[in-house]
Amino acid sequence: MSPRTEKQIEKLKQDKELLILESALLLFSEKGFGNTSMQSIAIRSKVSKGNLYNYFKSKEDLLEGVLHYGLNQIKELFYEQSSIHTEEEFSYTIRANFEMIKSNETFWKLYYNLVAQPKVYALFNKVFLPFFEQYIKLFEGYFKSKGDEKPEATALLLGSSIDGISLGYIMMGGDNYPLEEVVNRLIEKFK
Amino acid sequence: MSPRTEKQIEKLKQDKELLILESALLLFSEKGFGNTSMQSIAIRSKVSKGNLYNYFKSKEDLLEGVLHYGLNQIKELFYEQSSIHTEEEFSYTIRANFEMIKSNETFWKLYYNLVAQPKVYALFNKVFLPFFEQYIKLFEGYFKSKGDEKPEATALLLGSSIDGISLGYIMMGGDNYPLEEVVNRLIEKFK
Amino acid sequence: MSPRTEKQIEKLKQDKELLILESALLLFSEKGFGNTSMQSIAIRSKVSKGNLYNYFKSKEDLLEGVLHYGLNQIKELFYEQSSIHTEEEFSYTIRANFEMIKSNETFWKLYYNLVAQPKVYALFNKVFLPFFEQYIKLFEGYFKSKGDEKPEATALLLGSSIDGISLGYIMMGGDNYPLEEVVNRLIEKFK
Amino acid sequence: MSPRTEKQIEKLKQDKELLILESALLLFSEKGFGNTSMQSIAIRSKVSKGNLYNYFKSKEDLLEGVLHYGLNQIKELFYEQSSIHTEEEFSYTIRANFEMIKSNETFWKLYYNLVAQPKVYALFNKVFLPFFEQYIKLFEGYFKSKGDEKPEATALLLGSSIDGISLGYIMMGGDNYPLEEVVNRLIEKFK
DNA sequence: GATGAATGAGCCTTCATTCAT
DNA sequence: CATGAATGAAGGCTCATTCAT
Repeated sequence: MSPRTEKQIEKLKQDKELLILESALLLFSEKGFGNTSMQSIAIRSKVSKGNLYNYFKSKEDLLEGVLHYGLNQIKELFYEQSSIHTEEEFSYTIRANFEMIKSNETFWKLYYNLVAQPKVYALFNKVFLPFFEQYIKLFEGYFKSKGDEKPEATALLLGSSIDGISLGYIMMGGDNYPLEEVVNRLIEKFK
Repeated sequence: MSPRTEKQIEKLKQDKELLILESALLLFSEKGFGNTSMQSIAIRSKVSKGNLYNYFKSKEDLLEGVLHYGLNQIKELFYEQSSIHTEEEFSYTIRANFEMIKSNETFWKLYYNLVAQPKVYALFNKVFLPFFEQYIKLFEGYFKSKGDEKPEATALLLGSSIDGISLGYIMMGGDNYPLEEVVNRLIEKFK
Repeated sequence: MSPRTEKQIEKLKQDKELLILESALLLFSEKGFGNTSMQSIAIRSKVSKGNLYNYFKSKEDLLEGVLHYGLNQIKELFYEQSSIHTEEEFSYTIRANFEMIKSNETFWKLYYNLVAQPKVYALFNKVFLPFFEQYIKLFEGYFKSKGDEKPEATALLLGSSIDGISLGYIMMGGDNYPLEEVVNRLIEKFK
Repeated sequence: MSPRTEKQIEKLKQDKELLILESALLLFSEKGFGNTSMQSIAIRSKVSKGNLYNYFKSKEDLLEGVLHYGLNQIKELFYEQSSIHTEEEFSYTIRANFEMIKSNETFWKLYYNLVAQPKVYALFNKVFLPFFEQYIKLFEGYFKSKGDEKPEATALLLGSSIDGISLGYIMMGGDNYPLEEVVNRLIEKFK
């Protein structure tokens, strides 16, 4: 019954918040946002239904939290490159991108689950768009340096292709989609 | 007071079914399947809630109807080509594909809304997969004829790229996504 | 297209009415009154839903029709005896009663289905009670002639016992209830 | 503002569950299972519709609860006899049985309401059959000890007679059925 | 912070009955 | 008489959210 230090309490709080986020991410991506009840999230995170609302003020708020949480994980894993100069760097960046997707399938499943849901569209843009635009810029710079006449369009094409490949991989499951080969092909075409 | 011919009645029935399908397609794609109530579909199609069930025996059945309805529209618009031999034919096929997407944005919005929804995944595969696989085969043949060493992977890459471009276009809206230029780039890369 | 005589038409009408009654009896007794839809009755009798209401003005009206129909069948089969004088007659009457039940199991299943449903209680009394009371009187007379001090109570006991045996037989199914032996016992006790 | 003990809370919960059970028992027996809405049960128990489902997970589950509740009440009232040896004991057991029925008319009305309902037949058997079979065995032992040649059939006859008498008494209402006299007659015949 | 009973709106679906043809 | 599309009320059930403890 000894009093905990504030830091310890803060830590515990974060732990519980994290637990909720992980549970929500998993359940949202497995069953979809609409088919996941707050109840089931509460149970999985071993938090009472009421207490959930002390951490997130609504289901949508929790979703936003999950998206930020996922994005942060991705950022960490991401190969932080300010610019791409050589084919090797380009190739490396692309491969790193798919490695990241492979190690965050759950999150990306949720991503594609939500991407076309108008209800979360605004939220979505707020959280993801800036991140993506910066990513496209990175490639744009590379293509420009290679003398591409329309580096912007090429970069967008690349980005869209990556998106499409990821979607296919996530949807069909790792065993059914020959990710390796397709990515090789992608690199050859764009490098 | 003259009695309608059976054909006329049949026509009326089809009209109403069509009305329901159109309403459902629009609402599903605008608000998502889970967030669209049968009530709202009934109101929009000017049909009583109960009567809806004379046309479709459940909400899922209606969704299946909508998917088939959309797929049929697409098939009609589709450039029916049994094989692709020249760059011109290839280019034409790709462009025709995006023209089709542009004239069925509503449907494609629904498509991307559903593609990652676990609950409708099975239904989804049943309706779309066969169609898509055939499409990929078409390109595979073209790449093989061009001497591509891994035509299968290339075709899948192309398919995924098309998917990604469509997703981007549908999500960002026609004004924000430079579809024309991206498609030009795509053709140049793969032709 | 030759005109039918009125009698023929009347005949057809009766046939269709009969068909409806038979279907309703079967379905009501199999699935219960509340769980049988007018639709299913219409289908089984090959009559349109709308036309059903030309023969019976409501579902309850149809039920009443079914009860009368069943009761008439029973009356026909019943051993019409104005009085019982000997043990043989008594024994015969009892056995005839159970023979009748065995050949109308469907109807009796419906009977016990409804007997405690307050909603149809009034209807019930109207149709059945007079019939039963007369039946009890028959036995009362026999017991009185035998010198029973309380023939009324004995007759009611016998009636109730018959009721209970029938209920058991109908509910447990012919194979699980040793009707023969129980009836033998009943006759021995009361004759 | 003093916190309630867990036991108090548990008590309150039981009270509410009891309230629901009593309401359901009454309504089911008055209007039948199928004609009683969860709404009406909620109103009568002064519980919100939604909360009902915190106590019973479905309407059928509630019915099962009601049946067990009723059966337990009966068991308590029941004269617990492991065996019957004398006429006095026999007579006492029979009378006790009908006393029990008289003090639980509501429950027995429900019983006869359900006994022939195909939809709840399985549930029914699960809850009641074991109880009844044991009861019949009790009488079988008595008849055997008296030298009855077919004690099994006699016991079943007695059981069916009791069933029939109860049905008559419950259906016709206490004032219209001369229970006392009929039971006296029953005892005389079987003792 | 923590609990979970309680609320009430909303959802999908069924069905007796009506009515235009 | 015959048809079956149409209606609208009602039913069972779920669930995000609140609140007393």
